[in-house]
Amino acid sequence: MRTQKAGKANDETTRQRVVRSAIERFADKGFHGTGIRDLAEAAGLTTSTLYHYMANKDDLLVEIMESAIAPLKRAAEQILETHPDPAVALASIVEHHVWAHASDRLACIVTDTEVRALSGERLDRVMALRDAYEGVWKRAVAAGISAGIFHADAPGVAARALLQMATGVSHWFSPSGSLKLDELCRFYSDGALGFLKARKPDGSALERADLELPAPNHYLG
Amino acid sequence: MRTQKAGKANDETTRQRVVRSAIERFADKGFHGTGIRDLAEAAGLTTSTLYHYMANKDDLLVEIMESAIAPLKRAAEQILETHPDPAVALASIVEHHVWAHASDRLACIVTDTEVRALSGERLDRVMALRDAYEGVWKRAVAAGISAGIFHADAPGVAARALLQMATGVSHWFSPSGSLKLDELCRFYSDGALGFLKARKPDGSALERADLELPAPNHYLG
DNA sequence: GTCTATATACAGATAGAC
DNA sequence: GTCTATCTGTATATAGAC
Repeated sequence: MRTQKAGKANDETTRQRVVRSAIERFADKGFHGTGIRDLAEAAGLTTSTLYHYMANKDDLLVEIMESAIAPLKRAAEQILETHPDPAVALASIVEHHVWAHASDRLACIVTDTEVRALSGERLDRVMALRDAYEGVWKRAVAAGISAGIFHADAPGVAARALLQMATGVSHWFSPSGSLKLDELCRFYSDGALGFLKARKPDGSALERADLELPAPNHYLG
Repeated sequence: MRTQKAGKANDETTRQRVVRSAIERFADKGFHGTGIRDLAEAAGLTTSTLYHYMANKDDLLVEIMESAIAPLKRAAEQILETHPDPAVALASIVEHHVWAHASDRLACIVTDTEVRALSGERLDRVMALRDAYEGVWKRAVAAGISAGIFHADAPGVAARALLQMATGVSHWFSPSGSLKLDELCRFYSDGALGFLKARKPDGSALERADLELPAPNHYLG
């Protein structure tokens, strides 16, 4: 049996297999709906051996969530710093989010739905990360309103509405659906500009097609 | 002790207390995160007595979900039948949904997040109801596109995006927030029209302020 | 690093007295 | 309609041999 010896680059370590199969079960049946025996079976281990690869079930969940949110936050911050045009920045943040939530669906479902399974210091850490990411969205919307490009009475509410809309992609996206992934990203960023009533200086609607954006998967953490 | 004898109209029966406190616990800790003993304690009963008021935990969850979705579906269908203008119909459906999800937050959270706790015939029933409700949203969006009022490449995706956006309200709304409930409803319906690029015959943007809508709580099941 | 065996607590649900 | 007492299964986690 291989353990951690060098292998081909796409070989999965036991540790990675534990995390990946846990994501699948948590996404399907929920954190509390998945037992230690389920996790062990899914990873092809006994429960005792499973505990060699994780401290406990709670910490495994926290790691899954932090691994999902932290790269999103880093990318969004980088986008906001890089692009002075608020419309470009917001559209790019939306597209990156949609791209990530369609590409890594199950981890995003777990992250989005199992926060309430945590408590104490674990909950605090995940919430802080989540709030920080939401804060980037709010700053992006607020910047567009300050610049007179977006028009919305409640920037915080608008940011949350768009974030929740884009997060929902993880619950239904399929590569075999009517929209390809890059089309889906454009659809959501264009819709977000519409939601925010983005306008050009002449007052006409500013659309996604008017913008030059980096590829949605350009900002990989 | 009162049981089912007549009392003042706002007296809560034991049965209603069981359902209400179950909604609170399920919304807070999740279905699998809430034990029978938690439910009994929350309702001020022993576990045995709790079983006098419900068949089992699964059926209690199904009842909570059906009680939340069925009125939404009925209202949306009635709105769609009543209003020939697709912009009015869609905006009204959005406002009713937001109003319900802000007014009855906890039941909507449970309904939105615990579908995966069900299986078999229970899952089938709830999914059928949910799909039927989503279908009304899709028909509303499609009607607007056919009429040349909305402009979106993927009506099904747009409907789901708007539905998920509006559903998110249940996760954060507070009556003490920056927007009052009726303002929130208008904010979301206006945003939805923007997302769908609603246009007047002259090509200018069609906004919520251009429409005459019934009150968001007009369609009560 | 993997196993068998097990500790301890709690899950959902019921029996049967009053 | 409410209770005490309890059944049976499963939960998370660990001990200690190999």
